[in-house]
Amino acid sequence: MEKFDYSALSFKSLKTLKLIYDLGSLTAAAIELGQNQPTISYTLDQMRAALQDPLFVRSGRGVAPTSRCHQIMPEIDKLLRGMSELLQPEEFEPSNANLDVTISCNQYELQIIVPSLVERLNRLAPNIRMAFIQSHVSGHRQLQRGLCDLLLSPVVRDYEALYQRRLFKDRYVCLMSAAHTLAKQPIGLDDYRAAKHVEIHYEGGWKPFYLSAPELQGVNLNVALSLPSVSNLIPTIASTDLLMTLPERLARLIGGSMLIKDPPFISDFELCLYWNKMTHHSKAHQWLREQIIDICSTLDSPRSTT
Amino acid sequence: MEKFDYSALSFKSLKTLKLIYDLGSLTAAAIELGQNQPTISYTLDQMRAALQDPLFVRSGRGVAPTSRCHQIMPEIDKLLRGMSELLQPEEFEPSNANLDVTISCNQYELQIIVPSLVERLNRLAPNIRMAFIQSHVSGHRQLQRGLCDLLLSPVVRDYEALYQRRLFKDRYVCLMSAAHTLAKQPIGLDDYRAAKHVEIHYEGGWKPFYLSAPELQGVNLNVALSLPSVSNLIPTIASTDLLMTLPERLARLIGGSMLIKDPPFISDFELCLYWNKMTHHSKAHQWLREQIIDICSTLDSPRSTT
DNA sequence: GCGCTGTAATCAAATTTTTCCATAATAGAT
DNA sequence: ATCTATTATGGAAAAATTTGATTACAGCGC
Repeated sequence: MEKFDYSALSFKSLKTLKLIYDLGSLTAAAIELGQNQPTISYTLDQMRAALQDPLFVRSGRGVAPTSRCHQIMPEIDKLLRGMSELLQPEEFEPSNANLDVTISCNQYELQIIVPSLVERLNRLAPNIRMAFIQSHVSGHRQLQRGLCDLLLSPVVRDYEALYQRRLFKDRYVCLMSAAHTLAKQPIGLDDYRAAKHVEIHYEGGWKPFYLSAPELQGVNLNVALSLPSVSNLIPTIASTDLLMTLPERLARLIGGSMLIKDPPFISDFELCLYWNKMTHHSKAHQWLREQIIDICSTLDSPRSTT
Repeated sequence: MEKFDYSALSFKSLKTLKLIYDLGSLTAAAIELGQNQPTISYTLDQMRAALQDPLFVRSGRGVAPTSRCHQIMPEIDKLLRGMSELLQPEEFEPSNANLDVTISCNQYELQIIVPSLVERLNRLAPNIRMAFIQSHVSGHRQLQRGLCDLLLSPVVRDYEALYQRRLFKDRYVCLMSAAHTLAKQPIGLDDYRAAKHVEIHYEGGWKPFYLSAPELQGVNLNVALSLPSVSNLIPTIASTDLLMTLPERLARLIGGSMLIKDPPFISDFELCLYWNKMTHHSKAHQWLREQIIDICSTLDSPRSTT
């Protein structure tokens, strides 16, 4: 006797079996299911072959379950309930959603967005585990390849197969010591070119947007200091005449008592949230994306500078 | 959007889904299942409709599961395992078999068989719950109607739709006080007819077999005492000249110091175990029937009498 | 960037499974 | 024993699955 392959059985078979069990009659089950009686017999035959047991025997006006049938009925119930739950539209309750999320971003987003996000998720959805990876220059590739679920990036572009949502605007400003030569005057283009600059060199060779400003084309900035991260920027340049050009929100966040001044060019940019089709339909991820959008919409707008 | 009816889904669909998940490729899944690729696409389409989610999205050479897909895969695993177990041939382990059994019989079987059976089941299969009901004269009817699972009866007959197995033979003997007038001699037919008899009157009007002996045809026994049960028989007749005709095994069991003598006729009978098709295929019931058969085969054969 | 390659999606036809209708067999019930 | 209600069976119709051929798509190498 070869092993029976249960693949062929459908949930309808189980449902039918249970109905026969409950009603004690094939005919009644047929009526209930809006089918006719031979159909029920046919299904029952399949189950009999599958389970190697008559399952029901004629008895009085109808059928009575066999011992085996009694035995398996609770299991069948479980399977039916399991399937029913499986097809429930994904119901998402932040407070007990269990989820792993990987978010790719760089220093800027880690500083500006991530703290609020972590705080909020920790409060509203404590069972969501977050992992942050660095985007470097290939965030969209990471996302396309499923290495992360979300990308926070200042690059606004229509990547193929990615969804996006703009979060907020920012622009570059100049950060310098209050004692800086240029502290008391608007910074002209010549001043800017002549100044001693600090740069952050990102892995992968990414260059900040402001370098693409028309006013800086063909100009080699005088880079007096190159750092791998903004983390120790302020103490490093606080008492120097070095000048750092960086996003305004970041400048305000870490700048302390340093001076923030308009640069001699316009370099607005937008921060964008990207995701892919893998998480697009997920209720949990939809909620998560909304949280990020909400956080960003309520970030303080930076005040204008001198 | 109307509620999806999961009935149509078969376990094959789930199996296919899991295979795509494990292999990350529809084509590979198709090969593994010995089908061709559009078939897998077709099945996936069904699941997509059912679950309202793409489940897999194209990614690199193959497909990657969506968030929802990750989420439901453990459930699908559970369902597949559940179904697989359901189709396992009923494996029966006495020590942890959980079962309800109803056995129909009368006083004789309750005295002769049931104590050993209860002891044995309590020892080997402590989770089998037994209920004993009285057969009266309609034991086979009870069995046919599913009111009991087993019938122990001395009536050997081919009832329709019932299975049977003979257990052991017995015969009727005469039980009397050692001081009885007939104590010192073989009992002749005239002695027997002249004696003062005790009878047990069973509910339903059942008459013991020995009354059908050819030697007693047309004879009205002199019934001096009629009791509803054998339970208080011995103390009642111990010091009288009453004579009780009853099955030998019962006589030996309850007779104490009373005298057992051959009656002036032959009245052998056999005890039989009956069951119906509802329990015929059940491994548990098969085992249970074997236990009863075994117990009966090892009952002491009654020694012959004077 | 542009074709190449491997993979999934789509379509119509072939096949298989399921359902239906009519009818026979069966087991209780009158 | 006959009657009635119910399940089983068989052949035809309907529906579904599977197939083979083809198209569309996404990475990858050049």
